[in-house]
Amino acid sequence: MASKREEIIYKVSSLIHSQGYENTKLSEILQVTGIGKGQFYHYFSSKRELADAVIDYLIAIMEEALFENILDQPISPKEKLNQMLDEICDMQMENQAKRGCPIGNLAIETSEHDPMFREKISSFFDRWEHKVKQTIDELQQEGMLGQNIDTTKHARSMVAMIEGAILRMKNKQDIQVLRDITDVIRHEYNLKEV
Amino acid sequence: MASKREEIIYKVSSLIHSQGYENTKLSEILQVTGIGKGQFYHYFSSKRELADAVIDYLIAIMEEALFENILDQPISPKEKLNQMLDEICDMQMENQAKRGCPIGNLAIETSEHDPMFREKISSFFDRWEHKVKQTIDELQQEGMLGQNIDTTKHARSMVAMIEGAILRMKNKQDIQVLRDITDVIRHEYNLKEV
Amino acid sequence: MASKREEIIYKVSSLIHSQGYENTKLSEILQVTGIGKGQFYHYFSSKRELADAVIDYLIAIMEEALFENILDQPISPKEKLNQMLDEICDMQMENQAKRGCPIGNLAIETSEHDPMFREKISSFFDRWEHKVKQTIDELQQEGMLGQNIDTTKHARSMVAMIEGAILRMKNKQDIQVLRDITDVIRHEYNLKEV
Amino acid sequence: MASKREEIIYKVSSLIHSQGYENTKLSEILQVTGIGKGQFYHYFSSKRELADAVIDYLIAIMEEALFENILDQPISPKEKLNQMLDEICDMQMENQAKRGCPIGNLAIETSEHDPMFREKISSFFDRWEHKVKQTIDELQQEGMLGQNIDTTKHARSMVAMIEGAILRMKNKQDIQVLRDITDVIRHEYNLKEV
DNA sequence: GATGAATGAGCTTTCATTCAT
DNA sequence: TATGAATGAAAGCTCATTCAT
Repeated sequence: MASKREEIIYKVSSLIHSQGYENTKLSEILQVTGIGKGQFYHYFSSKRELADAVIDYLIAIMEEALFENILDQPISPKEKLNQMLDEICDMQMENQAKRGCPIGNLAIETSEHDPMFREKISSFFDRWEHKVKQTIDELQQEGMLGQNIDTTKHARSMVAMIEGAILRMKNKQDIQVLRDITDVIRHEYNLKEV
Repeated sequence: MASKREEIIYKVSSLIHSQGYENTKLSEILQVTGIGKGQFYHYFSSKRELADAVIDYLIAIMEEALFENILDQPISPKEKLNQMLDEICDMQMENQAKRGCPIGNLAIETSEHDPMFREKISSFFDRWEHKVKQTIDELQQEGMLGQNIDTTKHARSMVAMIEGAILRMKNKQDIQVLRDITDVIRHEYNLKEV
Repeated sequence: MASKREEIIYKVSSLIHSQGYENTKLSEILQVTGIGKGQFYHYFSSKRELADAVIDYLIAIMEEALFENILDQPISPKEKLNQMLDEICDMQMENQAKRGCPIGNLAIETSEHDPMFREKISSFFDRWEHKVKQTIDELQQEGMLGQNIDTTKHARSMVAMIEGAILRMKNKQDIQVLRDITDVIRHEYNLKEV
Repeated sequence: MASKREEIIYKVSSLIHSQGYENTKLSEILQVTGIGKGQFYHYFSSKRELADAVIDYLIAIMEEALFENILDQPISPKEKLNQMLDEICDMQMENQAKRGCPIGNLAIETSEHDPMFREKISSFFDRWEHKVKQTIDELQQEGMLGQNIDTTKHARSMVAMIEGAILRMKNKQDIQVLRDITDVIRHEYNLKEV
């Protein structure tokens, strides 16, 4: 069983995913966790410190789901990318296509005014792009992609396309947006052929 | 000469672009516009009503820059898309790659909890996607693109890729991200050939 | 009629005199002034800013009572010192010998940890000591005091004796303490002779 | 070796000397003593009870330094007063002239609103004044002082002068203030002659 | 004896909005 | 139109104390 602190982080991560950092008020945190003010400040020195822990947690969740479980697995690059796109669609279906990417949301809310958040998020995206690049490299080595493409740029593009798709899906509250765009990605990188 | 009301909208749109809606406080609005509380509530019944006007304004700006000036112009589809991508890069350079897309930002902040904002933004994206689709159709008609691609999905993908690129660029505070990804778009749609 | 701001300063100066700065809570300030929180922060940006205004006010009160009305008057040095001591006793009688010197109290509360308070108070004491020194000089010139005494040190001693007397009077809650000690001062400087 | 309780009192007395009673927070007490909340409430039923013990301790320290070691010693009255003044200067030098008299500080903070503190402090000053009076009496008997002075009032004045000097010294953060004023005392009571 | 989690009233401050002039 | 004083709920946070183990 998780510690109280972890329980708080877990419960609040959902709030912050849905409402953002600033718009998540301490009163809501207390309500959703069922603790009092004093107890909250026993575990965290400030709302900000909790948010720090939450962003770490959200990133860890994403890295587990996308890196450990998929991109780092000893499977074919085609499978990796297909599974990654499937996983992303599944994640978004879990919250009815309404919440968007927890990390992308925070990227937009905090990047301009909060260096710590910005850097944590940026290095997550760096790692994601790097793993995608490696996978595209593998694809290329297997001859399933043109030899003259810049895989670094393509990896960055694929991640951007996913984040943009999630943004638009959230805005339209329609999972089909994400499905359509991941479909385009699959075509682009020949992920659908037998 | 703009009316006082328009002047307020103009000045506050910059604040909201940078900070979001909730994080823009009335006190900042008064400070940046140089008006008093009484005057503010003379022109707007609430901060919310101002935000409504601001989102309309931000959408109008984008539609002028992208639709009227480019996508609706009687120029070749290749030129349209190239100019559109150039214009987007230029816009982002104006705020040192730090602020992101004013509409994308608000999409993320408000879509889950505010139907009016959500719908205004969604119909802007609908229009954008539609105009891009028409342009891609033209490209297809000119034989510059495969005949079997779903242009609706591709238009949606292109817009998503742009929004995702801007998100990542804002997060990295580096215009190069946007340049790299628009480059990939240009390759994808053969916009660079002579 | 004084402005609202001045009215607040006036009413709160009494609270701070009695309880000190930190121990005067905002809730008491609101209660004693009869205003709401919003209004308070309309007039002052913080409790600290109010305290700044209060210390200025308290010093001004003392300077008017002791400097303008007495030490700066064209009267004999003996009369000046006698009137000054009388005035100090009267002031303390007004609060039943219970509150002490508003400035001395704040000197003790704030000097070690708050440079701005410390300096404001220190320069008040500097001015007081200087005016007393000048008066003792006059006394000396009139031949009513030995010629070989260091009037600077004696002025400082007299002020210290007064502040120490008020401290002890407050602690004993007995005006007689102050009377006894001012009596000793009068003897010391031959202020009682006809 | 001191007991844990005494160790706590000792360590906290320094905090209270520097910050006062109210401004010394329980969290600081725990930090400076290195104990937990449970342990604290094992030794003391409240912060208030600790403060009670601290004031007793501070008074005991002063009485040992001034009474037992000096005023109660079988030495000449002149020596007694000189040593007393020296000791007071030494004490203040130990904290760089910044903290003031621990008992005078608490007298000002607590006398108006806290009878128990007030009385403890007042009876300490009573005893001090009494011992000084006895010493001045001895001085008078030795013919070193005029016969017609009121030694009770003079003892009270001397103590007040010392407390006022320490107040002003703390406010100016300059030990010289205390040196100057004790100098005047030495002159006044002929303590400097060979 | 000892730990630190839990409590909840109270703290200073912020905020959008209303009102009197 | 225009001003800024007034409102009061709500924000994030502090604090001495209690309680379960």
